[in-house]
Amino acid sequence: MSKKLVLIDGHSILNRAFYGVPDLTNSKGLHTNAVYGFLNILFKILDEEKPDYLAVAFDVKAPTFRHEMYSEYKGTRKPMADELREQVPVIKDVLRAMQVVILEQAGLEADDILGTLAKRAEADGMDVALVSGDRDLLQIATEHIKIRIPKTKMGKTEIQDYYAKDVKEAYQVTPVQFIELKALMGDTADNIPGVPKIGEKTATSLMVEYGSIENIYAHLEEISKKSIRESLQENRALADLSKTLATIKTDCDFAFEYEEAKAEGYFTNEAYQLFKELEFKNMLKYFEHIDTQGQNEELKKHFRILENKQACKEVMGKLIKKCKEIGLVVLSDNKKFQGLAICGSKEEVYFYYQAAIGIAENQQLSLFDNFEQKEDTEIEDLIKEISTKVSIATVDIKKQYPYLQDENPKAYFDIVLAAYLLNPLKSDYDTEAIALEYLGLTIPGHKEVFGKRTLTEAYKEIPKAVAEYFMFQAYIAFSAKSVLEEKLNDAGMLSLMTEIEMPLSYVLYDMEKEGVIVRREELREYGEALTERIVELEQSIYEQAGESFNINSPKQLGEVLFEHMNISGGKKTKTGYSTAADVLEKLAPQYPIVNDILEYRGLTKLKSTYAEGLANYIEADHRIHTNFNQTITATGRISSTEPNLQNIPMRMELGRKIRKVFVPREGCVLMDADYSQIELRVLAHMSGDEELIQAYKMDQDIHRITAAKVFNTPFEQVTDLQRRNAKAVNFGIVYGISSFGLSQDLSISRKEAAEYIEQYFATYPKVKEYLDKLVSDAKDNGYITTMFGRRRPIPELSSSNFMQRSFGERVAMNSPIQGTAADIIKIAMIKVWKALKEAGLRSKLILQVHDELLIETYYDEIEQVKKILSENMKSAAELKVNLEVDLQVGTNWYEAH
DNA sequence: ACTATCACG
DNA sequence: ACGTACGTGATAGTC
Repeated sequence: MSKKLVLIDGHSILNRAFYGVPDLTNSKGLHTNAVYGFLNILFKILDEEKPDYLAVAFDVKAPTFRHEMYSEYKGTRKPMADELREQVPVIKDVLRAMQVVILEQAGLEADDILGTLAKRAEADGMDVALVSGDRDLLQIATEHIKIRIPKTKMGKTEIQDYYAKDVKEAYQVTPVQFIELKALMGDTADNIPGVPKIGEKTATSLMVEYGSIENIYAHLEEISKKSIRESLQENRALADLSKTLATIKTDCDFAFEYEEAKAEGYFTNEAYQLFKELEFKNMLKYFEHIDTQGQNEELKKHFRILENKQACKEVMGKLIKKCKEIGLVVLSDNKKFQGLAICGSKEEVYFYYQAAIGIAENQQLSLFDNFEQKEDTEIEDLIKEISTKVSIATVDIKKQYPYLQDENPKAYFDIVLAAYLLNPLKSDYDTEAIALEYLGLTIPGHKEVFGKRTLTEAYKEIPKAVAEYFMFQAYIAFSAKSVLEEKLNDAGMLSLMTEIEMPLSYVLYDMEKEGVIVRREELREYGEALTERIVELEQSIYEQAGESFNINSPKQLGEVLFEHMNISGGKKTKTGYSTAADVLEKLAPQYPIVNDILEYRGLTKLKSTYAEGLANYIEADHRIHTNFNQTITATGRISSTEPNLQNIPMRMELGRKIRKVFVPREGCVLMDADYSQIELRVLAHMSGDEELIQAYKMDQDIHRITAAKVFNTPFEQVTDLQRRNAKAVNFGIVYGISSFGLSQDLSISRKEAAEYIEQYFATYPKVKEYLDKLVSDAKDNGYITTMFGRRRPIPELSSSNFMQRSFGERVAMNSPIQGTAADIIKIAMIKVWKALKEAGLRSKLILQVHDELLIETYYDEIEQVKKILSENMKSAAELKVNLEVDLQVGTNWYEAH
């Protein structure tokens, strides 16, 4: 079989990757998307081609200055974006580290190098795959030279392949004719002038007809279209020049040794280090065979599986005595203790699995005996003991609390929470990622060890890899703690960690455990009432449309409305027509069907997401135990999942009624406490704007006051419309105002919106100053901070893309406000929780909805709880304005809020 | 797995 | 000129 050479057009592939892969940065702020995309394409090609030789060609000068000797034809190619430019040396470093030959030579273009080597290899009897994002290379294609053009879109890379015959098929001309085709039509990006008046269509038909430029000129008189004929006649010189420019050289004097370009040995230690720096996590799998393994083997020398309970007891006894701090991870299945991994020092890492032994023993017992079996809690008791005497570093502490001795904020440290504070933009904080980022270690990941299986599956005999997985967890928790603490301290976030996030984690755990009662039967009735009306609407909609279709499908709905029924509404999205509520609402007055659709949408949403969705989460205790997530949001808020209890309907009456099924336990009421406009108050404080502070001191409707000031109207005479507009501006300010956004919200012109904003800033001048400073500080630092030191990086601010940068600016204005409000309510939650406990009350905090707390309150504790909530929430932060809290009680959530 | 839509603050 | 409000999560449909 003939040998195979793969050649890659470096700049062009890097360029393709840059525009095809969404912006990526590593934690140092280096843009990495183009390098990442390049490597993805490279690996895909290597996998498909399995070449014998590989080389990558680069232009020595940036391609912008191509053909500079013909400088009268000014380049129209845009200058390279900074984010791309900075990645050029990086990809070269990566390739060098991977021992891939880089071809570049002053005075030679990459195209010419590629063309020359491709032809040379073909002459040497090889097959060639030439990878480029640029169609220019198609002229090189032959039977043995394949041009491969990758397209990166939506994260997927598809590659189009062109042999000579494929070029003919796609463009109706041979590769050699392709040169002349391009010469005729020109290419502004490559500074090829072409013949005026001739575009792609004309050029193709001429080439198909006559076969070459020479022959076209030989038959000039046959060309019927006068303008074309004359243009050709007048521009012969231009045509010839264009041909010269369009021709890729295939006979350059360029030294190349195949043996130096052997396609092997990419995954070196240097490459590994570079990949780590670039944070290409999912590409590290290629390096498993190298030193990482050695490193882990070294660590594993100190790993020990404890074979029986006695051994476990001895080890734990020893560690309790000698250790100040340990790494600990408890394994549980369905809240049942299974085992543990514990790390007392870098030389003492242990694993014990009780469930396996339990199962082995149980097999000897009859089912009946099994019922009678008393629980063995010896090890669990020891864990509790150790947790009171030794500082504990762990992973995902909320899952560990059932086994730890109560809350103990000073002594517990969750590396996940620490990693979240250090960079809240990550999508997950698994131990592998933390080990890599903060310790430079590549440990086995969950996916590799467990595959698709869950770790809750009980094992008869624990696989060694699983035991090691957990020992790594404990080891990393132990070793990462000090590194993370130092980084938190450097960033001024250590007290945020110890005083807010760690204590809060226990409050959240307790709230989850408590849950909230949801009446299944009432929920079902609610759903049934909806169904009746839904069926009616369905019929009505089909009738008016004259056909039945799936109303829930935006695609089908768009077709029915805007094509079949010819309603003029225009397109919006790339996938078709927009049928979003704000689009439909504009059509509703004219078309009754649209009204029905809107109502149908609302009702089916309530039915599927709430009536049916919530019912699936009601547990045997009649309660829903939501999951409060502490490491999701970019701003520091918490989020709620499975189910989300932070988006239960409120704004519309029908939806709001769902809140009636959320009820307190026997002997209790629900007490609801919500901060009044906490974000605007935070803004007043942080901006220090005297007018806004003064407005809050008046203790009256803030939107009305703002309207009076902004529209220069006496307070009593403010119209509803003025108030509504002022309210929208207030919101807009918090979101990082833009005239466009405000105009959308209020359905007014952009100009009017801009005037409102201007007047608002004239009224509250320090607010404007403050917002400007937020943006400029964020641009200097690369991140914003909240009042309590919480950070959010904003990489978008350094983007050269207008849209992304504008987004970054709005984020810089919004995040300090939203984040500070989030900090405040977190502090309030901790204070309230402690106060309830210290007062010996049975009433329990059960939900948080960003600016609202819900407490299941015993009748005889109502007054005390009111006082605790009010005092602790108001005093959670000292601001230049008061923090006001609205308190209500009810026999269900609907009444309480 | 991704998109469109819509629920909340 | 560019095309947007900030922060989330669940569902259904589509590929």
